[in-house]
Amino acid sequence: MAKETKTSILNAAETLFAQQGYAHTSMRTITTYADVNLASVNYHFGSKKNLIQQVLKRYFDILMPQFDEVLHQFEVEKGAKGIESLFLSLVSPMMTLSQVRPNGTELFVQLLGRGYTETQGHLRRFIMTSYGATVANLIATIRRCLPDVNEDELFWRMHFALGSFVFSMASSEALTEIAQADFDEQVDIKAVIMHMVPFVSYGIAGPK
Amino acid sequence: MAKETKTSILNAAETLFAQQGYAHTSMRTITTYADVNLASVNYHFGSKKNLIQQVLKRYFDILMPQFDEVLHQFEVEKGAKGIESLFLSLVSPMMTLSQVRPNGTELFVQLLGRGYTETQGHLRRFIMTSYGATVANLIATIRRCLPDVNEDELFWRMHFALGSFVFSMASSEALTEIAQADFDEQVDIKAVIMHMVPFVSYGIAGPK
DNA sequence: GTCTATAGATCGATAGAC
DNA sequence: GTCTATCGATCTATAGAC
Repeated sequence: MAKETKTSILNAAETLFAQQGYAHTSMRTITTYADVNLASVNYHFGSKKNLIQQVLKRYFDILMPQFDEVLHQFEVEKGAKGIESLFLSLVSPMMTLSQVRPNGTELFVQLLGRGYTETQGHLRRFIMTSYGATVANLIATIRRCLPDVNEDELFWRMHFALGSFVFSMASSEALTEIAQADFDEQVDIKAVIMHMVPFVSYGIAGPK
Repeated sequence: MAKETKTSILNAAETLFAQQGYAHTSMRTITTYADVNLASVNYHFGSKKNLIQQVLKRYFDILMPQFDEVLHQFEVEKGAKGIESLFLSLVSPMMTLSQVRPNGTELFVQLLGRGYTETQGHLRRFIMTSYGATVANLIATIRRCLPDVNEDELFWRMHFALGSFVFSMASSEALTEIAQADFDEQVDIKAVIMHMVPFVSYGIAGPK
């Protein structure tokens, strides 16, 4: 059946992409893992590049409307606390991704982290063309929390925060292993995010 | 001549690796760019994986002794200001890499950023086995600046900071282009680092 | 829609002459 | 140490039978 094959491919692809990266995951590995024929990927998705986008689209289409809703409801509070409050309110939408797929949140952020450094700007363009309005909305809200920070300074800080996010997520498997071994801490993806929110909040807000 | 060929390969490889990533840069591209024979890479370096390590080793061997010296001389000051002062004192050693090679600092940090997410832990292991003492020294110094932060909390914050660093550097070309176009700001690698130091300092130090 | 079979390209690595 | 030639593996993508 068409639907099931397509879904099997998406499920297999996202798992393998998150684990090994995009370049190192071949169509053969995906179709073997999904237990479907090699040719079906190109039949259903046209190309590997398009498959990568479709894998991420499944998540973005659930996440971005929720982000829009959160941003619409958000009451601006100035300073580091306001930023922290804003980011905390984005955590719940992130967590809903695990209802769509087991470990969905973790898979999504890993895919995002890999995509940003591996796909040579393709992912960045895809996000900005498909979900640019939500991104702009988020940036505007952050600006409202930090009206005293120059526009260009804020540009840099937001990219540093994005770096913390995608890198931590791309490396989250290694990081959680170390944390669990060294600190005997129960670590899941939410714990990592909750550690990260204060870090990026105080980094973005800067000296007080 | 042996020496020149080897150096040509290293120079070509680091440029291409930084631009396109490790996986997407083939031996053929490297040898064509370096204007040497295809077989010479394997003659001089044995394998592509070893070539990647040697490219980074050239930089680490210059950088790490300077880090050791800086850490030895550093006078601990507590809080965010101490962290900021520590990181600022590491900037000069970073800048010396541009004396070794044109744009050396930029190339090195891009290679580092790419290596951390692309090489599936190989680079991380190489760094820790070859330069683990310096890394441990750096971590211990940061701990002395922030004695009140839990060990596991500091573990997380340092990795978030590392994420800001390697991601920003891996994306530095795109970021500097945007910054130059949008804010008419003269941007070089040092400017990016100087923007980043406060961000990671206040992120690591946390709320006061 | 699903399959087999294979085209067509590219890769890292090496053998062997010079 | 440098070259040509090539091996063997792997890849994405597609043609064509069912």
